[in-house]
Amino acid sequence: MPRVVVAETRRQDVAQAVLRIVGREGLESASLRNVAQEAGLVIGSVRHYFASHTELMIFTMEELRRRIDGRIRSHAEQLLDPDAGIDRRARTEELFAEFLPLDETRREEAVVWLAFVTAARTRPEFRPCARRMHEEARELIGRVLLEAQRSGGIPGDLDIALETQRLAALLDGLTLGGVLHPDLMPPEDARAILHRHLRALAAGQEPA
Amino acid sequence: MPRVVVAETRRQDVAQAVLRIVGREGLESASLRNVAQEAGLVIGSVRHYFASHTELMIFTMEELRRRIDGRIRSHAEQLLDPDAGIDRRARTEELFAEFLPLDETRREEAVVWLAFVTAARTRPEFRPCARRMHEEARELIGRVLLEAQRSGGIPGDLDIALETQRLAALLDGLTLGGVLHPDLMPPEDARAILHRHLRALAAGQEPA
DNA sequence: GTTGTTATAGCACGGGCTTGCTAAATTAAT
DNA sequence: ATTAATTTAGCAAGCCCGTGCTATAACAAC
Repeated sequence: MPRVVVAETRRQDVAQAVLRIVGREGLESASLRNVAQEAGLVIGSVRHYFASHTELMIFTMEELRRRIDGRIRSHAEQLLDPDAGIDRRARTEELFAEFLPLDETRREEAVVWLAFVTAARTRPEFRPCARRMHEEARELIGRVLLEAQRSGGIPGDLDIALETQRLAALLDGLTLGGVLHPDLMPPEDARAILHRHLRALAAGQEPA
Repeated sequence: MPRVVVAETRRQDVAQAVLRIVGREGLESASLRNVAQEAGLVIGSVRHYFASHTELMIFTMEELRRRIDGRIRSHAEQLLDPDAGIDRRARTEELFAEFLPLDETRREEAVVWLAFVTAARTRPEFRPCARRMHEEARELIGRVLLEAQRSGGIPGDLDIALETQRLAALLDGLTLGGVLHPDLMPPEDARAILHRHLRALAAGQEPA
């Protein structure tokens, strides 16, 4: 009886509209009105797919998380699963580079990511997703570093837990710079800094 | 003829109220109504000292910048001006630690700082101040690293411009973590990571 | 005390927001 | 063609917002 049900696709379309608005004008502009207009719908239609504004925002944030996670995890499987090729170093750097806003796609994601995670500080409904992104990123970084240590890519006496936090913080800081001051932190610079950091890790020095 | 004029003090009181609200509930809660109540005034009074809501927010952001800048610069003069004592290493670390949310005061400042600088991306009126904070921080960090290199604290073959950006990004990332996930990035951890980074810098390795 | 400036108080307007609601249009199955 | 569900459309209520006003209170100089 019903019309062809493409509900989940519809929801993703609306979430996509939210992401565009947040990237362009910020979270505070993502009202139901603006979102509906951006998606080419009316408020009522949007509300038919999302019970409330809050639910829409949470869904959108989860959609963003899934997108980023998928992009990064495809790199990770490639690097961690097989015995991997010879250029582990280069591929490891590529993996970490996925966290940085080096092209337009990643930049837009980074912009919206920053908007959501900072909003999570005062909006409890965003906290679970924000926390999950934070933890999953660190867990992945930690796994890669541990694997690098096991395979001799970095010295065995390094404190992996600490180095994980240090690298994760560096990536966050580079992302922040790329998002807020793109002219002072262009992609090439971010890349060079990441490259330098990984070289320093590989060279290693006494941990204490 | 006028009542005793304490206008500038009054303005700072109101700005202080804004800072409290932003720290507690976020930028979006800093409406004239809420600010007036927090400051124990009426809307009309607040508007008597600030022509518009925008002017109030800009003044508050500048006030925050002055506060952070003063705190950090007092450390800097102590370290850069005289020939300085023997423990340059420790004092340098102390200086950089001023950027991190290691105690309640610095944490509150960091929270509000993050709110303002991220808002600056979509609010042009905040950009000048945000940019100034960013540039002044990097300039100071660069000066300290250069001085450390000159005095032999860190190897002479390091690329100071690059290391400045790397350290600045690390500090930003640690601050972000401390603000958004204080339980996963407690002050001790942030300190330890900073310590580790500076040790690594001092040990140095080939720059390429 | 009178005067003139500053400070406080508060009302009213216009606008944007979310949400609850009803009514119409659309469409697949019967 | 009829039916019944989904989808779209849109109105009205209630809230908070910034701003433009006017009126009152406080106080230093004369």
